[in-house]
Amino acid sequence: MVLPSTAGTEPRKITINDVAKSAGVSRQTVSRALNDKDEIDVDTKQRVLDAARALGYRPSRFARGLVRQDTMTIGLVIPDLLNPFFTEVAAAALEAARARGWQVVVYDTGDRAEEELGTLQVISSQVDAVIGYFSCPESELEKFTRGMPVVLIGREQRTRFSAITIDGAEGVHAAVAHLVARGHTRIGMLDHHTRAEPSIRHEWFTTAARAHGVDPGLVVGANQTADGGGAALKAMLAAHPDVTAVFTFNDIIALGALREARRLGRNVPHELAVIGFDGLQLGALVEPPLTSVALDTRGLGALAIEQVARLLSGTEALAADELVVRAELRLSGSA
Amino acid sequence: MVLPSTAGTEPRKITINDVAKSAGVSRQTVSRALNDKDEIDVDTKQRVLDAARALGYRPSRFARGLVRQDTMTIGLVIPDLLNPFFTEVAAAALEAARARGWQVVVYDTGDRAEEELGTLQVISSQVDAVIGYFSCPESELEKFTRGMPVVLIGREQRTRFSAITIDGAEGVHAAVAHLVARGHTRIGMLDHHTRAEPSIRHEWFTTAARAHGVDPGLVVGANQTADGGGAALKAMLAAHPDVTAVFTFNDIIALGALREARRLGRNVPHELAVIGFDGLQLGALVEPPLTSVALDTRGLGALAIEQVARLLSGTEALAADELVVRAELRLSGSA
DNA sequence: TTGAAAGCGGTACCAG
DNA sequence: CTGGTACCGCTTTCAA
Repeated sequence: MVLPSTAGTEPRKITINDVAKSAGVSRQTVSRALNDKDEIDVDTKQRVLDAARALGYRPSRFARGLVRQDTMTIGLVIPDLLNPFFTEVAAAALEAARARGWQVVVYDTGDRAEEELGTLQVISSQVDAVIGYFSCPESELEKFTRGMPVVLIGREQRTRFSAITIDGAEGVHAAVAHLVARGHTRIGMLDHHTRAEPSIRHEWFTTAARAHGVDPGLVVGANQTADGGGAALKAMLAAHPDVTAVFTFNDIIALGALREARRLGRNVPHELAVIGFDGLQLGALVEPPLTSVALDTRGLGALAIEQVARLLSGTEALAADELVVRAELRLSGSA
Repeated sequence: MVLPSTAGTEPRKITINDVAKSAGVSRQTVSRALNDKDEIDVDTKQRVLDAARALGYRPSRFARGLVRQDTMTIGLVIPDLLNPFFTEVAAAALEAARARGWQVVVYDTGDRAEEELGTLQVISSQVDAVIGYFSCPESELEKFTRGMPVVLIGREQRTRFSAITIDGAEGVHAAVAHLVARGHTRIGMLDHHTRAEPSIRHEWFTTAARAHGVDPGLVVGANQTADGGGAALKAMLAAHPDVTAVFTFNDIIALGALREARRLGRNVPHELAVIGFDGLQLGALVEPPLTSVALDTRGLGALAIEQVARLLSGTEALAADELVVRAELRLSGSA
């Protein structure tokens, strides 16, 4: 929170008064010169501008913000900027925010709970609203956001906050249906295992599998990285050698599984079918291109900003059933 | 810049005075309660907190920032958040900034010059320093940053600003040497073609090729996307069917080329060797894994933040020759 | 423990 | 065209 002491060299902050004094005018005149007002003599203006430059003066954004209340800053909290899914969402949010002239401060929590709390602490006095993925308990969230608009993303539990939910039930059902139609009967799932509870994506899978008379019990946990996905596939095949298809928690895991399959010499999709979740652009780069239950990440980001706008303006906020992003099966080469 | 008018509903901003009145105390007491000072009666504190909550009060970050000058905000301007290279740099910068307790506002210019200017305009009154990729003329930069610390990244030309440069001469030399050692004599380059001038990476390639007695003239421009890389490879092979190896402007282009090679049925690396530039983590996901002239993106981000810190504190800034990130050949499967 | 007053660094609205 | 004055909303002395 506090700035590291800067070796005593700290050149006292130059204010508008210093410039005024140096140019021999009043601060209002300085203000006029700097803001390009026309009620000012050209020479005076030049003199002021010169003085300002000479002193290295820069107006305080706080003082300015205080008097002209026209800046909106949104905090975007994501667990991992290196995960393309979050990057895609962030890019969309940035774009939607820019369209409204808003700033976006990005916070990367590194998927660590402590960082989440630390971030929340800092953020609450830095932004006008928060959009984010949080795994911390709602009570903590509440504590730090004190009446600030908050839009959660991908939080499944019921919550007091606005939350954009992802509905993948149909998409996952379609994915399983597709696999079954291709003759697969032993379908595994590479779930994530970073959270305490089994994921809702896992529930969707279970439901879909049951609906198709497939054993839903072949589950292995995976870290949300490509390496994690590879390791999980290995574990899966070791535990259940008869598995011929896997559905994964997300595309990153799927890509890792794809790579591992290559290493193991299992042809995809013929000897092993892989279906991911998220629909990342990245999926198109590998061979075979990844089949995935795809999400509209752009829409997601835009929706979050839209809801923040409503919350902020007092306009009627979108209801929970309007804050849903549906995922749908996008067929490609890997299954 | 200006907030959209919000349907007249605009509930006048609640200030500390409102809370004070509502709780029947003075505003200093409110301040104490909210900032967890201990010189306050427990009951009073609770009463104030309740009142604040009831009114939905949130302190103005501007007013607070004005009086406690302890928040540093850095603007990070990048051309495309969806390009993993910039994401990696951004992630590193975010991390380094967080270590200092600084905020980072991310701006995505979409690689458009107009957006760059618009961003600069906005940014100048919103942040304390700027780190970024800019393609606009230095004069424009200067105009909008008025004495604010600026650290440029990847700008080759000489500049008045601090600039972190990328030195890939040796790395590219090593790449070409490697290809030549493998027997390649016809080596093409997929350069970018979004900028007016040929890239410095192209110059490195030319120099390295000449040094090895290889024709440096086989160049095709590519958009900085995977599709662009694919198209460029196609064009390259059409124009020069005898090319057996390509060096690309960056990894994204290389990945596209890799995919195109697969589509064309050309085995990599045996029938076509591919070497990228950047060393993205992403390169490890494809088959064969991408050989690349790799950059330390984390180091780059950290270096930028370090320089900003020095500029900001008046500590002696790093000289140009200390602001260099060297790229080196990282061998993998594609060449 | 609480309150009054003095800024923080600007901008806006008046006079002159 | 310029300067005086009154804030913006909050924190920090300093008294009470």
